[in-house]
Amino acid sequence: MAVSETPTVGRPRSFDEDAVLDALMALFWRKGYAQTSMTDVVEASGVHKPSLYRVFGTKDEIFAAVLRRYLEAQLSMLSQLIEQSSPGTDGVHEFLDGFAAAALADPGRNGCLLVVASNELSGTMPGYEDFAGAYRSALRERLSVLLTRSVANNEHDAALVEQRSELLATFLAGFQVAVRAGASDDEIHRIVDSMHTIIDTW
Amino acid sequence: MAVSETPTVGRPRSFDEDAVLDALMALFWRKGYAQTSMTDVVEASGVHKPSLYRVFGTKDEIFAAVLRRYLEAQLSMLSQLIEQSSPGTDGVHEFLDGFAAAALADPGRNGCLLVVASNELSGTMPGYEDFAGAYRSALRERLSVLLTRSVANNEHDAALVEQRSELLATFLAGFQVAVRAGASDDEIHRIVDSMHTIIDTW
DNA sequence: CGAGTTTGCAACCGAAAGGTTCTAAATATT
DNA sequence: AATATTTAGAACCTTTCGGTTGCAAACTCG
Repeated sequence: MAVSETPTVGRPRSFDEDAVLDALMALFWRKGYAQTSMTDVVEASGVHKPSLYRVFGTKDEIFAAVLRRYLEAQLSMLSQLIEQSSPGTDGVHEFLDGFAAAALADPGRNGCLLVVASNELSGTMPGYEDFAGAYRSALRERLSVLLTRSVANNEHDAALVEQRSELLATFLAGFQVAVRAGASDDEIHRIVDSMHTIIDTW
Repeated sequence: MAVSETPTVGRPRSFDEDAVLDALMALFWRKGYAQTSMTDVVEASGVHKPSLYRVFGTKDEIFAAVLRRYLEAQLSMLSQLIEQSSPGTDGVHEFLDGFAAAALADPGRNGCLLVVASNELSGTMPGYEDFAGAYRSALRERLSVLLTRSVANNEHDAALVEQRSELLATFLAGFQVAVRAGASDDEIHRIVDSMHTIIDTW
């Protein structure tokens, strides 16, 4: 197993595992996998190397744990965003704005960690694409829920909802790429606006 | 200067610089920057390390040269795709199919090298975002040309063209992410179809 | 209190990283 | 042919990489 369960005996652990994972999430999010050294990991976490290895495993197991945690957080953010949104097309607009706001709230403008990870590690370390695939599937599924709710009841068209959620999911990935690539606030807002306009007319 | 000009005297160079850059392009495209070692570079190019350093410079200068070359190739592909496309909305569909076909022609399904590079190196090695920014600008500009041509003359709306090219450019980035992340042929076709549908109805 | 167990931490390890040096071979110029 | 210049390529250098070892400190349980 990659992550050891907390024991009931012996010297107590001096760090909180989740807090460490959060710190490492921020680190990997910014620097990616390969450019982050174990020295960086030690510094960012404040935990010494042997403890890290004992509790979390090797570097790539640590990274996998961070990705799992990020995936969880991202999915719950999506759920919350969709729950909060109004019915009808308004809800789609609200969702889009909420998603964009979340991406822009990160001061480093690092985009999406899952996009970063799958982009970096596809074709080098097999297995990580699964995270990206799982996220994409979940995103598309949740968008289907949102879009089904937004479609007027009389013109219910499952195929149309499918296509629109596919388009939105792909657009959002491209949006995260633009954010990470350092697009200006102006450009980012133009990008978001372009999707708002499409949502209005589809 | 990063790349030395070919001298007129002395022992002749035993390798073709462009062929080397092409081989290294394929290499970096698949593995990214950090996960590619100079040993990999030597093997893929068939050129020994000191010669590489003399002719191309350090690892990141080599990478920059590869990115420049990729950017050139990509831009000329875009131009060709747009030149070949029919007038009217048909041309936009043809462009989209041509773009997708180019991405799928790569057997490794590595997506877009500029997306890969900017995603990996933003926040670690400043300067590489410029390549991504230049590409995004050029893509958007060319899409504007294509879309302007596709809009019926009487309903000419510059702001609309702006928005649609912004949307398309963002979508295409997301498309490349999905390709690299290992999306199935089915999913890829659903993604492309979703954009075709939007183009038909916008 | 003492036996057993787990953690913290300094020091260490082999391998691989990016980059350089130095010599012999191959050409243009005179 | 001799000289100047450039390349090819093996060997080498320093630093950093991910990962481990060994021991003292801190706790639970009997």
